Amino acid sequence: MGRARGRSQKGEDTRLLLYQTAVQLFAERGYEQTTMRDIAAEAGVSVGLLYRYFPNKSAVVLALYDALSADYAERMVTLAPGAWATRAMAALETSLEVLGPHRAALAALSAELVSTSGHGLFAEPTAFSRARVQRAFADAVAGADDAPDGELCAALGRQLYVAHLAVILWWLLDKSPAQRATSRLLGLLRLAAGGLGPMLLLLPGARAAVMQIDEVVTDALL
Amino acid sequence: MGRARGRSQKGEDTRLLLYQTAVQLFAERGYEQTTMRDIAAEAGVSVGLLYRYFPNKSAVVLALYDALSADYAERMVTLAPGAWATRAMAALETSLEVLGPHRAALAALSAELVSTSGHGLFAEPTAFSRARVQRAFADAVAGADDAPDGELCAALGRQLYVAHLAVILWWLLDKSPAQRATSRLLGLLRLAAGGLGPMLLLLPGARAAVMQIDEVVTDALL
DNA sequence: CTATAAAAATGAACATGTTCATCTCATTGA
DNA sequence: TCAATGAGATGAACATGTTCATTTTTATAG
Repeated sequence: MGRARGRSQKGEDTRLLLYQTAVQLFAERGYEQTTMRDIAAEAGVSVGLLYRYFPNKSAVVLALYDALSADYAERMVTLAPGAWATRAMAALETSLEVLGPHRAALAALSAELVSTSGHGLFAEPTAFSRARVQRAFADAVAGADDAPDGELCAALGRQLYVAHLAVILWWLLDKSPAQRATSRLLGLLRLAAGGLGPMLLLLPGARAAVMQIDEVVTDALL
Repeated sequence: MGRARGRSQKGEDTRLLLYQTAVQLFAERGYEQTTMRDIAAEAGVSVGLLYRYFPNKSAVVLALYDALSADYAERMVTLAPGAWATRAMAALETSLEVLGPHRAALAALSAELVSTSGHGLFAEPTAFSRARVQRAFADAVAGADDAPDGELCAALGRQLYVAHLAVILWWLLDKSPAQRATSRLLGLLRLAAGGLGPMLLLLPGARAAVMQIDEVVTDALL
């Protein structure tokens, strides 16, 4: 009997069931109001099993982030050509579009962004999705009409990645109705990107400045 | 028998004992590794009593932040005269000097800065110390030789306050040895404050830009 | 001095994230 | 067919933040 599928798929089915149940509950009641026991019960499964597939509670929300970052990377391959500043802004806006529908479920992400202990967005298990998003930003700059040379490209990509994390944090903390403050912030940034962006790298000392900032960024976070 | 002190001081004594014990343990083992039971036991007291004086664990670290912010405000009254950008930088650096010796104990502050739920640095119980620090930044700008008019002053003060929170967050997350990345960051900022600062507000549209940003900041956070 | 009410203090119990010894069952090799 | 094996699954137990009914202490009124 059995085993119609490629290889023991039972486990993957269970993981998916647990994942979907969890995401649904997070969306309905929020992260903190959702108990690991709730998730297990709703899925008709024991708590222990939940921990077989997700090492801890934050891993569940990080799995959601991972799925969304894959979605994001997919969207980014069709990024319209243009100046690097414009493409970077588009990359930023796309990231919020992708995360947008799951803001309630992602509320815990701000804690993960900032977690100093083992797990968190800067820990090992999330290295893959982090690298994926980082690459998307690097490509946004590298694929621009006015792309600077490789070294500068890489540094700019890293800084844009960090800026994108900052914007996401801002968006998560934004208390204004429908996060309109974040929309306005993006409007201001779009203006700046259109106005200052094109000439920014032509300023004397711009390269030195970018490289200095890059050192600070990589030293502190990466 | 009795009551040698002004009024029932027993409670305050106990609170102080608990506070000092907690801060010491946080410094020794870090916030997460210190249990409420640890604190109570070390102080020779029951858990329940600890909760009589601190509504929750984060309140203890927020009490430390409150004490440090009082210290900070005290130091800020002797801020040297000069340009607003220079004074703002000094304010920023002073804040890190004050927090510096307690970085280990304050590790949990990053979570508080970002907490969306009831407690946290943006919640009611911390309103007082938050206002105190905000005022320090406002005064740093308002007391400058080249202080702009009141409206602009207030807006700049608020933005500097938010920037200061961002720098603290960065410093808490900084993984580089002895947080040298943060030192470098401050160096770059100092350079920028010295170079661009004085002429920044003279640029056309500078006022409009600051006021726009102010709207975003107050709408999102305050 | 005693009764009493308010403040201080206690410790058991609860909620929830997490771990672990144990059990069940499907697949596989003989 | 059947024993063996390992993945899948279980639920009790643990750790820690938090609450609360209760007891003890202290200060004061009578």
